[in-house]
Amino acid sequence: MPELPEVETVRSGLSRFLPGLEITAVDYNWPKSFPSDPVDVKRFLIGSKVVEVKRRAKVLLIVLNTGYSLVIHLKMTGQLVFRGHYDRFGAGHPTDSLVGELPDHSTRANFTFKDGSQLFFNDQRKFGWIRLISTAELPNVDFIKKFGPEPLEDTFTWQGLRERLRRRANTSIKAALLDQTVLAGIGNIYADESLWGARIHPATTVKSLTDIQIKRLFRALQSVLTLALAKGGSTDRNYVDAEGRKGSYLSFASVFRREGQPCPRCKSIIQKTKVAGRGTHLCPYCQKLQPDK
DNA sequence: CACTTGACCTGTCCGC
DNA sequence: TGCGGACAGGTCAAGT
Repeated sequence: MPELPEVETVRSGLSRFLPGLEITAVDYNWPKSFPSDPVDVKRFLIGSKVVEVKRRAKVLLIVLNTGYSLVIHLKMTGQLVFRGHYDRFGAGHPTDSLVGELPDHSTRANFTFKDGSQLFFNDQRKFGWIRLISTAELPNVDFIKKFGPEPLEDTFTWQGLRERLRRRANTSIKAALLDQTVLAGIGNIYADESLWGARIHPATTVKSLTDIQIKRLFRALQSVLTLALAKGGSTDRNYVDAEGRKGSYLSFASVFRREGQPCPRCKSIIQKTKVAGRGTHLCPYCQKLQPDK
Protein backbone atom coordinates (compact mmCIF):
# COMPACT_ATOMS: atom_id res chain seq x y z
CA MET A 1 0.00 0.00 0.00
CA PRO A 2 2.73 2.51 0.54
CA GLU A 3 2.58 4.64 -2.62
CA LEU A 4 4.14 8.03 -3.30
CA PRO A 5 2.28 9.99 -0.57
CA GLU A 6 2.93 7.33 2.08
CA VAL A 7 6.62 6.91 1.25
CA GLU A 8 7.07 10.68 1.11
CA THR A 9 5.41 11.01 4.52
CA VAL A 10 7.78 8.42 5.97
CA ARG A 11 10.70 10.21 4.33
CA SER A 12 9.84 13.58 5.82
CA GLY A 13 9.38 12.02 9.25
CA LEU A 14 12.69 10.18 9.10
CA SER A 15 14.46 13.30 7.86
CA ARG A 16 13.52 15.02 11.13
CA PHE A 17 15.12 12.28 13.22
CA LEU A 18 17.92 10.46 11.42
CA PRO A 19 20.45 12.96 10.02
CA GLY A 20 23.56 13.04 12.19
CA LEU A 21 22.80 9.80 14.03
CA GLU A 22 25.54 7.16 14.12
CA ILE A 23 24.69 3.48 13.69
CA THR A 24 26.05 1.32 16.51
CA ALA A 25 24.18 -1.95 15.91
CA VAL A 26 22.22 -3.68 13.14
CA ASP A 27 20.00 -6.73 13.47
CA TYR A 28 17.85 -8.63 11.00
CA ASN A 29 16.10 -11.97 11.19
CA TRP A 30 14.82 -12.51 7.65
CA PRO A 31 17.66 -12.68 5.13
CA LYS A 32 15.43 -11.89 2.13
CA SER A 33 14.46 -8.62 3.79
CA PHE A 34 18.08 -7.51 3.95
CA PRO A 35 20.33 -9.44 1.55
CA SER A 36 23.84 -9.32 2.96
CA ASP A 37 25.49 -10.35 -0.27
CA PRO A 38 28.03 -9.18 -1.36
CA VAL A 39 29.13 -7.52 1.87
CA ASP A 40 28.70 -8.13 5.56
CA VAL A 41 26.16 -5.38 6.07
CA LYS A 42 26.48 -5.27 9.85
CA ARG A 43 30.21 -4.68 9.77
CA PHE A 44 29.78 -2.30 6.88
CA LEU A 45 27.15 -0.13 8.57
CA ILE A 46 28.38 0.16 12.14
CA GLY A 47 30.05 3.51 12.71
CA SER A 48 28.43 5.23 9.73
CA LYS A 49 26.30 8.34 10.12
CA VAL A 50 23.10 9.34 8.36
CA VAL A 51 23.51 12.33 6.06
CA GLU A 52 19.99 12.70 4.60
CA VAL A 53 16.85 10.79 3.69
CA LYS A 54 15.59 10.92 0.11
CA ARG A 55 12.89 9.28 -2.02
CA ARG A 56 12.54 8.18 -5.63
CA ALA A 57 9.23 6.65 -6.71
CA LYS A 58 8.24 4.33 -3.82
CA VAL A 59 11.84 3.79 -2.74
CA LEU A 60 13.48 5.41 0.30
CA LEU A 61 17.17 6.30 0.25
CA ILE A 62 18.98 6.76 3.56
CA VAL A 63 22.25 8.36 2.53
CA LEU A 64 25.22 7.57 4.79
CA ASN A 65 28.54 9.34 5.18
CA THR A 66 30.45 6.29 3.93
CA GLY A 67 29.53 6.62 0.26
CA TYR A 68 26.78 4.04 0.64
CA SER A 69 23.01 4.33 0.98
CA LEU A 70 20.38 2.14 2.55
CA VAL A 71 17.80 1.62 -0.19
CA ILE A 72 14.43 0.53 1.19
CA HIS A 73 11.22 -0.64 -0.48
CA LEU A 74 8.20 -1.05 1.82
CA LYS A 75 6.20 -2.99 -0.80
CA MET A 76 2.77 -3.65 0.73
CA THR A 77 3.10 -3.97 4.49
CA GLY A 78 6.48 -2.41 5.27
CA GLN A 79 6.84 0.13 8.08
CA LEU A 80 9.80 2.23 9.22
CA VAL A 81 9.21 3.40 12.77
CA PHE A 82 11.62 5.56 14.75
CA ARG A 83 11.76 5.24 18.53
CA GLY A 84 14.00 7.48 20.53
CA HIS A 85 14.40 10.66 22.42
CA TYR A 86 11.28 12.38 21.24
CA ASP A 87 11.73 15.27 23.67
CA ARG A 88 15.06 16.08 22.09
CA PHE A 89 13.40 16.09 18.67
CA GLY A 90 10.41 18.05 19.93
CA ALA A 91 7.96 15.42 18.74
CA GLY A 92 6.46 13.95 21.89
CA HIS A 93 5.56 10.29 21.89
CA PRO A 94 2.49 10.02 19.68
CA THR A 95 -0.60 8.90 21.56
CA ASP A 96 -2.26 7.75 18.36
CA SER A 97 0.51 5.35 17.38
CA LEU A 98 -0.77 2.15 15.79
CA VAL A 99 2.41 0.37 16.74
CA GLY A 100 3.06 -0.96 20.22
CA GLU A 101 6.27 -2.15 21.82
CA LEU A 102 9.09 -2.70 19.34
CA PRO A 103 10.53 -4.98 18.19
CA ASP A 104 7.42 -7.10 17.64
CA HIS A 105 6.68 -10.29 15.68
CA SER A 106 6.76 -8.48 12.33
CA THR A 107 10.08 -6.71 12.91
CA ARG A 108 12.52 -7.88 10.21
CA ALA A 109 15.40 -5.50 10.92
CA ASN A 110 16.39 -2.78 13.33
CA PHE A 111 19.10 -0.17 13.58
CA THR A 112 20.40 1.17 16.90
CA PHE A 113 22.02 4.60 17.08
CA LYS A 114 24.67 5.96 19.42
CA ASP A 115 22.19 8.02 21.46
CA GLY A 116 20.07 4.92 22.12
CA SER A 117 17.35 5.66 19.60
CA GLN A 118 16.28 2.95 17.15
CA LEU A 119 14.78 2.52 13.70
CA PHE A 120 12.57 -0.54 13.17
CA PHE A 121 11.75 -2.12 9.82
CA ASN A 122 8.48 -4.03 10.24
CA ASP A 123 6.99 -6.02 7.39
CA GLN A 124 4.18 -8.47 8.01
CA ARG A 125 4.27 -10.07 4.57
CA LYS A 126 8.04 -10.02 4.02
CA PHE A 127 7.80 -8.53 0.53
CA GLY A 128 9.75 -5.40 1.42
CA TRP A 129 13.52 -5.18 1.39
CA ILE A 130 16.58 -3.17 2.37
CA ARG A 131 19.70 -3.08 0.22
CA LEU A 132 23.05 -1.40 0.65
CA ILE A 133 24.10 0.35 -2.57
CA SER A 134 26.92 2.75 -3.44
CA THR A 135 25.43 6.27 -3.46
CA ALA A 136 27.39 7.20 -6.59
CA GLU A 137 26.01 4.13 -8.38
CA LEU A 138 22.36 4.81 -7.52
CA PRO A 139 21.57 6.62 -10.78
CA ASN A 140 22.92 3.63 -12.72
CA VAL A 141 21.03 0.95 -10.81
CA ASP A 142 18.68 -0.72 -13.26
CA PHE A 143 15.38 -0.49 -11.39
CA ILE A 144 16.03 3.14 -10.42
CA LYS A 145 17.09 4.10 -13.92
CA LYS A 146 13.84 2.74 -15.33
CA PHE A 147 11.50 4.79 -13.12
CA GLY A 148 9.27 7.23 -14.94
CA PRO A 149 8.97 10.91 -13.92
CA GLU A 150 7.87 12.08 -10.49
CA PRO A 151 4.27 13.23 -10.95
CA LEU A 152 4.56 16.16 -8.52
CA GLU A 153 7.70 17.70 -9.98
CA ASP A 154 7.34 21.02 -11.82
CA THR A 155 8.89 19.59 -14.97
CA PHE A 156 6.08 17.07 -15.35
CA THR A 157 3.42 18.20 -17.83
CA TRP A 158 0.31 16.72 -19.42
CA GLN A 159 2.23 16.41 -22.68
CA GLY A 160 4.91 14.54 -20.76
CA LEU A 161 2.26 12.16 -19.45
CA ARG A 162 0.93 11.64 -23.00
CA GLU A 163 4.46 10.85 -24.20
CA ARG A 164 5.10 8.35 -21.38
CA LEU A 165 1.77 6.63 -22.03
CA ARG A 166 2.70 5.90 -25.66
CA ARG A 167 4.85 2.97 -24.54
CA ARG A 168 1.76 1.20 -23.17
CA ALA A 169 -0.65 2.06 -25.97
CA ASN A 170 -2.46 -1.29 -26.06
CA THR A 171 -3.00 -1.90 -22.38
CA SER A 172 -5.59 -0.48 -19.98
CA ILE A 173 -5.01 2.96 -18.51
CA LYS A 174 -5.07 1.40 -15.05
CA ALA A 175 -2.25 -1.04 -15.90
CA ALA A 176 -0.29 1.86 -17.44
CA LEU A 177 -0.66 4.01 -14.30
CA LEU A 178 0.57 1.14 -12.13
CA ASP A 179 3.65 0.70 -14.37
CA GLN A 180 6.49 2.45 -12.54
CA THR A 181 8.41 2.96 -15.79
CA VAL A 182 5.54 5.09 -17.13
CA LEU A 183 5.07 7.21 -14.03
CA ALA A 184 6.71 6.86 -10.61
CA GLY A 185 4.86 6.33 -7.37
CA ILE A 186 1.26 5.46 -8.35
CA GLY A 187 -0.32 2.35 -6.81
CA ASN A 188 -3.79 0.88 -6.61
CA ILE A 189 -5.37 3.50 -4.35
CA TYR A 190 -4.28 6.61 -6.25
CA ALA A 191 -4.80 5.00 -9.66
CA ASP A 192 -8.48 4.41 -8.83
CA GLU A 193 -8.92 7.82 -7.23
CA SER A 194 -7.27 9.68 -10.13
CA LEU A 195 -9.26 7.82 -12.79
CA TRP A 196 -12.47 8.68 -10.95
CA GLY A 197 -11.34 12.33 -10.80
CA ALA A 198 -10.68 12.29 -14.55
CA ARG A 199 -13.96 10.42 -15.30
CA ILE A 200 -12.12 7.67 -17.17
CA HIS A 201 -13.02 3.98 -16.94
CA PRO A 202 -9.94 2.07 -15.67
CA ALA A 203 -10.21 -0.53 -18.46
CA THR A 204 -10.03 2.11 -21.22
CA THR A 205 -7.29 1.28 -23.72
CA VAL A 206 -4.51 3.85 -23.51
CA LYS A 207 -4.43 4.56 -27.25
CA SER A 208 -8.11 5.49 -27.28
CA LEU A 209 -7.70 8.31 -24.73
CA THR A 210 -8.20 11.81 -26.09
CA ASP A 211 -5.93 14.74 -25.25
CA ILE A 212 -8.71 16.19 -23.16
CA GLN A 213 -8.89 13.00 -21.12
CA ILE A 214 -5.13 12.92 -20.65
CA LYS A 215 -5.21 16.53 -19.44
CA ARG A 216 -7.97 15.67 -16.97
CA LEU A 217 -6.00 12.66 -15.79
CA PHE A 218 -2.89 14.77 -15.34
CA ARG A 219 -4.75 17.28 -13.17
CA ALA A 220 -6.51 14.53 -11.22
CA LEU A 221 -3.20 12.79 -10.46
CA GLN A 222 -1.73 16.01 -9.13
CA SER A 223 -4.71 16.96 -6.99
CA VAL A 224 -5.19 13.45 -5.59
CA LEU A 225 -1.50 13.05 -4.71
CA THR A 226 -1.33 16.55 -3.22
CA LEU A 227 -4.35 15.96 -1.01
CA ALA A 228 -3.03 12.55 0.05
CA LEU A 229 0.31 14.11 1.00
CA ALA A 230 -1.47 16.74 3.07
CA LYS A 231 -3.39 14.00 4.90
CA GLY A 232 -0.29 11.93 5.64
CA GLY A 233 -1.22 9.21 3.14
CA SER A 234 -3.73 6.35 3.36
CA THR A 235 -3.95 3.78 6.12
CA ASP A 236 -6.06 0.79 5.21
CA ARG A 237 -4.48 -1.79 7.47
CA ASN A 238 -0.75 -1.52 7.89
CA TYR A 239 0.64 1.77 6.78
CA VAL A 240 2.05 4.10 9.44
CA ASP A 241 4.41 7.08 9.32
CA ALA A 242 7.85 7.31 10.95
CA GLU A 243 6.21 7.83 14.36
CA GLY A 244 3.71 5.00 13.99
CA ARG A 245 0.70 7.15 13.12
CA LYS A 246 -1.99 6.51 10.53
CA GLY A 247 -2.65 8.59 7.45
CA SER A 248 -6.16 9.93 6.99
CA TYR A 249 -6.60 10.21 3.21
CA LEU A 250 -9.05 7.31 2.98
CA SER A 251 -11.75 9.32 4.75
CA PHE A 252 -11.49 11.73 1.79
CA ALA A 253 -11.40 9.01 -0.87
CA SER A 254 -14.15 9.03 -3.49
CA VAL A 255 -14.14 5.41 -4.67
CA PHE A 256 -11.36 3.36 -3.07
CA ARG A 257 -12.92 0.86 -0.63
CA ARG A 258 -16.26 2.58 -1.11
CA GLU A 259 -18.13 -0.06 -3.10
CA GLY A 260 -21.87 0.08 -2.36
CA GLN A 261 -21.69 3.75 -1.38
CA PRO A 262 -22.93 6.68 -3.48
CA CYS A 263 -20.57 8.42 -5.90
CA PRO A 264 -19.78 11.88 -4.44
CA ARG A 265 -20.46 13.42 -7.85
CA CYS A 266 -23.60 11.72 -9.16
CA LYS A 267 -24.83 9.44 -6.33
CA SER A 268 -24.65 6.28 -8.46
CA ILE A 269 -23.50 3.26 -6.48
CA ILE A 270 -19.74 2.69 -6.53
CA GLN A 271 -18.78 -0.71 -7.95
CA LYS A 272 -15.78 -2.93 -7.35
CA THR A 273 -14.45 -4.98 -10.26
CA LYS A 274 -11.12 -6.35 -11.43
CA VAL A 275 -8.91 -4.57 -13.97
CA ALA A 276 -5.28 -5.42 -14.73
CA GLY A 277 -5.55 -8.19 -12.13
CA ARG A 278 -6.29 -5.71 -9.32
CA GLY A 279 -9.31 -4.81 -7.28
CA THR A 280 -10.69 -1.71 -9.01
CA HIS A 281 -13.24 0.81 -7.76
CA LEU A 282 -15.28 3.02 -10.07
CA CYS A 283 -18.51 4.90 -10.63
CA PRO A 284 -20.46 3.17 -13.43
CA TYR A 285 -22.12 6.43 -14.47
CA CYS A 286 -19.16 8.88 -14.35
CA GLN A 287 -16.69 6.36 -15.76
CA LYS A 288 -18.34 4.71 -18.75
CA LEU A 289 -16.20 2.34 -20.78
CA GLN A 290 -15.58 3.88 -24.19
CA PRO A 291 -15.01 1.75 -27.30
CA ASP A 292 -11.48 1.11 -28.54
CA LYS A 293 -10.04 3.46 -31.10
C1' DC B 1 9.06 -6.36 -27.63
C1' DA B 2 4.26 -5.90 -25.53
C1' DC B 3 1.38 -7.76 -22.47
C1' DT B 4 -0.59 -11.00 -18.88
C1' DT B 5 -0.24 -14.16 -15.16
C1' DG B 6 1.75 -16.28 -11.14
C1' DA B 7 4.84 -16.16 -7.20
C1' DC B 8 6.54 -14.05 -3.23
C1' DC B 9 4.23 -13.95 2.06
C1' DT B 10 0.97 -13.43 6.16
C1' DG B 11 -3.32 -12.23 8.25
C1' DT B 12 -8.16 -11.69 7.86
C1' DC B 13 -12.62 -12.67 6.45
C1' DC B 14 -16.33 -15.54 4.51
C1' DG B 15 -18.92 -19.70 3.76
C1' DC B 16 -19.74 -24.32 5.13
C1' DT C 1 -15.65 -23.18 16.49
C1' DG C 2 -12.64 -24.98 12.87
C1' DC C 3 -11.05 -25.16 8.25
C1' DG C 4 -10.26 -24.24 3.42
C1' DG C 5 -10.07 -20.83 0.17
C1' DA C 6 -10.24 -16.16 -1.58
C1' DC C 7 -8.35 -11.85 -1.06
C1' DA C 8 -5.28 -7.91 -0.06
C1' DG C 9 -1.68 -5.35 -3.56
C1' DG C 10 4.05 -3.90 -5.37
C1' DT C 11 7.01 -5.89 -8.29
C1' DC C 12 9.49 -9.18 -11.02
C1' DA C 13 10.16 -13.58 -13.43
C1' DA C 14 8.18 -16.50 -16.54
C1' DG C 15 4.99 -17.47 -20.06
C1' DT C 16 2.13 -16.32 -24.34
